[in-house]
Amino acid sequence: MTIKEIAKELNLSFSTVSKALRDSHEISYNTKQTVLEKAKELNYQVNPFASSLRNQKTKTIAVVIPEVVNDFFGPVINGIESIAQEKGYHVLIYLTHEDLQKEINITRLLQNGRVDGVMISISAQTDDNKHLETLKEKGIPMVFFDRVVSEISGPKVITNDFRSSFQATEHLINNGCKKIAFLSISKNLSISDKRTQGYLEALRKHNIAFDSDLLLFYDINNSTNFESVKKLLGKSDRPDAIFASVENLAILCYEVSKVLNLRIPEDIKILCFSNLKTVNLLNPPMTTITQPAFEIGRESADILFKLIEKKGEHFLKEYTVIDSEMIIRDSTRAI
Amino acid sequence: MTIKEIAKELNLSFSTVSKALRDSHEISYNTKQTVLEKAKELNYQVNPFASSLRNQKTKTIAVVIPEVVNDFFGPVINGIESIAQEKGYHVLIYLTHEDLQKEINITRLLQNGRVDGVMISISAQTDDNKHLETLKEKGIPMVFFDRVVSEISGPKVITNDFRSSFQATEHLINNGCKKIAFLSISKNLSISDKRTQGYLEALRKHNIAFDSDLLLFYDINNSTNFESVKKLLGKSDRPDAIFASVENLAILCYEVSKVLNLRIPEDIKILCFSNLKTVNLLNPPMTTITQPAFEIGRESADILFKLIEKKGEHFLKEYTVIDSEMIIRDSTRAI
DNA sequence: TTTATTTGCTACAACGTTGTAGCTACATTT
DNA sequence: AAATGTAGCTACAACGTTGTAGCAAATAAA
Repeated sequence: MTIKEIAKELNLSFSTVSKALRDSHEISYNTKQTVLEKAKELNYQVNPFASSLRNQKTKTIAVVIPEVVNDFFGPVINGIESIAQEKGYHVLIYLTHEDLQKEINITRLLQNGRVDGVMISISAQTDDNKHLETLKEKGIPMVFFDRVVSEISGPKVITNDFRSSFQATEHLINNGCKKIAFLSISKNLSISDKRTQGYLEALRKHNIAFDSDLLLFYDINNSTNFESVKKLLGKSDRPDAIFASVENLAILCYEVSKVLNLRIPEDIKILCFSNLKTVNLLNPPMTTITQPAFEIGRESADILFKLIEKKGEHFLKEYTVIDSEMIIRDSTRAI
Repeated sequence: MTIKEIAKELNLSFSTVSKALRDSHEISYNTKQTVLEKAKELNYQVNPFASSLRNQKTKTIAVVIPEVVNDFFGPVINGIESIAQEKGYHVLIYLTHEDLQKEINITRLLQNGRVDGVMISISAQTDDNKHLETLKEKGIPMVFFDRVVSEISGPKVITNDFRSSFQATEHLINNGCKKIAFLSISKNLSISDKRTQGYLEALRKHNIAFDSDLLLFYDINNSTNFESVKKLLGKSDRPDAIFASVENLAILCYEVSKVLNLRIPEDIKILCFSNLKTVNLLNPPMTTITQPAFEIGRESADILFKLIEKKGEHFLKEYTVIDSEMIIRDSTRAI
């Protein structure tokens, strides 16, 4: 079903039909009506490729994230999709699986005008930004969210990682913890860095020496993680608290505690950045820092569309910060 | 960066360049080499819209699902994306939010050749298949998964809902339950129907009369759900077991039990279709029927690509069944 | 040597849409 | 009555790619 067929049926030129469909002032009211009716009758839909080819707009955005099996990125996509659907945009999704090479391949795919804009939360492995800079240089509107790259200019939507981390660590200290292990996402990520800084700052404020043995990094391989957590908690001088930066690691801690017969919070306290729905039903309920995932998604999408539509571009600030919230539950109760 | 620019730089016609890039036999080895080098040097990428417009292939598939914040659809997307990435396809994602009207709008968008194929798991509200039939009639390859429409022919990937449901109900009966409530997803869905049938069949086999007061339906509004579950469990003649078809409802049951001070499994047993990662850490750990979400995603994608590439189309069977697995945990322990 | 075939390239049309330029008929101004 | 303006349409080129047809030169067959 093309414009040409409508034109043929109505004995009009296809220019006229095209103009009528986009409500041009050059076309009379009557003609517009007949064209619109015919279009409806024949269930005409614009061919997206012809249209995109012609006017260099795709009405499509790309979302590049590490994972989707995750209580953070799920709601983020939800937020993005809800705005995109409102605005009549399509959403392409790409998963990096925390793999830098995949991320590079994906950014390559996005360079040739396939999308009007890109939203990205980088992989934990990403320690080189060349591919992101290349993409940005192509002039494609980009918004970074959560796992951002501070070296690249442009709007970024994040949560207050430093503050939350500081607050959480202090909460543990106030509840009597002296040996707080920190389970980090990655050595490369900026959020990881900020969270670590918050942790360190709280230790410093309370005159607790930093012990590098208490700093662990997330591995892609989950059984490796299990083993390192098991080793950490099995030591005779094991930590009295775990502050995890990754949901998965906190869950592992619960599992390991069960295996090792450690009581939470008596033997070990656990606190985590997490958006898990069932956090209240865990045994015991876990104290969490909950990130505003849905809002981060909506806000990022909103900013991206402003960039795409070149509206108020100059008003866009570098950082949009949406606060996370610490919710204290039983897993960090003072004994 | 277009073919024309490469052609200009090399003093070749753009037909030659185009052919060289797709390794045509009409072009000499030497010319191919120079073109390929130049293309790499200039970082040439095919314009997807021109290409799609020309040869009616988009290298894109659409995934239409009700939700993404969900431990089932997350892994499904993962499975789909992993195959798509392998095959060089792009994945568009559309969420219906269990809303029929949104589903209709989305299927309309997909009618004009935007994608080479569609994978869909219909919304709980969908009680009319016209829009799906229209889409199918356009000749777009489609694969239904999990929440399928049996009335429409074509490949469907499902799990053995009837069998699992029967098995689960029987497990509850064997552990002493006589008043088993069934929390269903929807009145329309085929999986919902099959699960209900499995439940009823088990009751029949064990000579337990069906009580329609023990049949509840999922509402889009979560507080409505909370109230109905609360009402159900608050009754003096409350059920002695809950068999939930939806993860969210089972979680609600845990929460309500907490509020009403009901002990699980002593006062009430709970069993659910669920892919929750933390199911082991709940208090108590919940007996679940775990669906092979990732595999359903991979298998559906695999079938879709076969359809798209018209390979072995005649071998495709109507139903592909991947078994779910019941894992017995403490929430249904016999007292 | 003449004719047929192959090699390696170019020209061109088409995919469907859309903006610009052009053209006719009629209305308005001087 | 001539000049100017405008409403409403059509023609056409272009977006970038790709398949088909065409064409010259080189090679093989007659």
